[in-house]
Amino acid sequence: MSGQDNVRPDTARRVLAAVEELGYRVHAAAASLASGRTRVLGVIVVSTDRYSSAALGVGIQQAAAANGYTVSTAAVADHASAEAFLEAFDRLERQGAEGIILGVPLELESPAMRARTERTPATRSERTSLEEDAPLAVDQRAIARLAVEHLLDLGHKTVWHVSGDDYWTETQQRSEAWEQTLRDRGIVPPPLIPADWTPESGYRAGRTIAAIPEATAVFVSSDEMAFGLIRALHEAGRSVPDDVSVVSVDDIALAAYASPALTTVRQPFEAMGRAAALRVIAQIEGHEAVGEMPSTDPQLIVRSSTAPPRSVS
Amino acid sequence: MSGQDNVRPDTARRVLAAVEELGYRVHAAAASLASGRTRVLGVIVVSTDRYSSAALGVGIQQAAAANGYTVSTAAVADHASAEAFLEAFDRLERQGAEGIILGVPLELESPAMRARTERTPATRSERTSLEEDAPLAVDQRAIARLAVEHLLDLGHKTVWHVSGDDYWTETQQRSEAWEQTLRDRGIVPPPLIPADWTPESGYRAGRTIAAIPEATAVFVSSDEMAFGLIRALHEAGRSVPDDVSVVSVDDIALAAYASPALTTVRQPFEAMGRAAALRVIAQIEGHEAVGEMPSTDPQLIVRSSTAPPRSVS
DNA sequence: TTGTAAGCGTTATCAG
DNA sequence: CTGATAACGCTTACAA
Repeated sequence: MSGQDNVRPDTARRVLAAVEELGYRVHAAAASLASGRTRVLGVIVVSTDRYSSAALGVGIQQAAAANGYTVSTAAVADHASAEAFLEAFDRLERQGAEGIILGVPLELESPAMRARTERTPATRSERTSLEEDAPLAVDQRAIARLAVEHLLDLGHKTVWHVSGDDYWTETQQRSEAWEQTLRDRGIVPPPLIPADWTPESGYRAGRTIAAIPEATAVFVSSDEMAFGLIRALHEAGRSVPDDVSVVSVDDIALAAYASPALTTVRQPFEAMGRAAALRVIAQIEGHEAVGEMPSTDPQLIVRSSTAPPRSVS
Repeated sequence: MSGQDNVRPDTARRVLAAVEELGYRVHAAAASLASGRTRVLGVIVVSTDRYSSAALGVGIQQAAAANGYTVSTAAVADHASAEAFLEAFDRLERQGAEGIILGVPLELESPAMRARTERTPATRSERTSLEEDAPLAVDQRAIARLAVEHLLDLGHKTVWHVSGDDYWTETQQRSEAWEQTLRDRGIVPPPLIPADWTPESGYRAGRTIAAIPEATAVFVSSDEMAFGLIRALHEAGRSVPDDVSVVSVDDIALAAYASPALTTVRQPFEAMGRAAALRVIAQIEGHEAVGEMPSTDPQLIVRSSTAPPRSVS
């Protein structure tokens, strides 16, 4: 049954026939008790219905299935404490997960995490900084740079920034890169406008922006927020992109159907999920890589929410 | 350790101290081999990044965690065959799932499924017809009725329908109810316009509708499609809701931020997920219900994409 | 209240 | 190539 070849064909046939006849099925718990392997991948996610989590999940599932792994998910509340994450980690470990993918902003470098990752491999799925986990992560700084430079190249004098939830590490990384990119061009960054990923928070940020006549270009940290932001701008009588250009991040399925269609920096969530899963699997099995690693480079998608500023056009 | 009370306090303390000191943790596989229980819930989902799946998932996780269950997910490709679903079911069973939630249009009544559900309880998570699984499912017919009647009550002469993917059972149920509701008011239903849940398909349907001057009211089977549809209408120079009213289904997070904000029939996905999980858990544990059952009634949310027809207003 | 022992259903090793 | 047997780490029933 395990597919070894030191069995007489006839015997194998007889065994398989018996399996069929008796409806025999291996008992996973017994098998993993005996073999010491579970082939279970754990995933920690924050309890959210955001597009990014869902898309990430399909990538993870895909890679897991392709390699004979099964995935077990533990959800923690949004904004949960580090302790809650560690607890989820322990739950997953106890349940037999051989490797764990963190879809949450859990610092891999803390002592508590270090202790854990020594016995069971773990990786940040998305939004990992380049330093933390070399060449497979999505470079959040590149995302911000792509967005800001697109706007600047269009002729805008400066770029405002609506950031995501502070809780997430990529928020800070993008903010820093936004600031840096502006400074590199000799521009003093305007004050940052904080938000929290939700369309509602984007809407609120939009009202703030609308009250600033000189704001002509905005870099918003997610498409979801961009929807809210644009709505607020329209309500204030400011046209997008004629009065203000906006570029966001993610390229969710609906981005192309916003009014106007969003110019956005695509994050390849599925590929990121696949890459994360392949990475832990490689660690579990102790080799370098499984299959080919999907590319996770962010990409600027230019649509209709950006244009040169009025004065220039 | 199992929390029984027939132990001298002092002994318990000593045991717990040892647990702590040695870093002892129960081995789940060994435990479930011995006890015959895994406390694992299986979920079969189609591999998609749609909002509904994600939201459903958070509900399932919530109820599972609250009852000490862990969830294991198996993804199947969208439009997969019934065999693929059955295979996923088997995979989950083999892995020890004590109950399975189907987030897919798998007929529970087929002989193959019957054979399986006899040994491990299963339930359709979402989109279940009332007949199949009495009072906890979402009544797809009520959804269609709510939408169509709202439009008719506004004064529209008839209502066109853009349906979801045929693959899903709720598609047919909604189409039937749309048709029935019209007939009940003595209206002959116009031809149905088929689509497949994606914004793209909604866009295509929108072009079709735009070419029909007498169409003033549309019932679209998902918010995602409504985004595409409205975009197409606008491109054709038809205003929403002035020229055509549209009501959709789901009330996704972005529905309120569409232009115009969508009038939609809300499906309480999280509650549905919670209800589904509670249902299987109840079956597993052999009692009637665990905790209070969340209500899963659909609800019409009136926003700005509907209005009386021009001729009437 | 505590200690003991018999499984649970596999895998893996080893002698034939 | 085949068959027998000892773990794997826990739960549970029962004896003390």
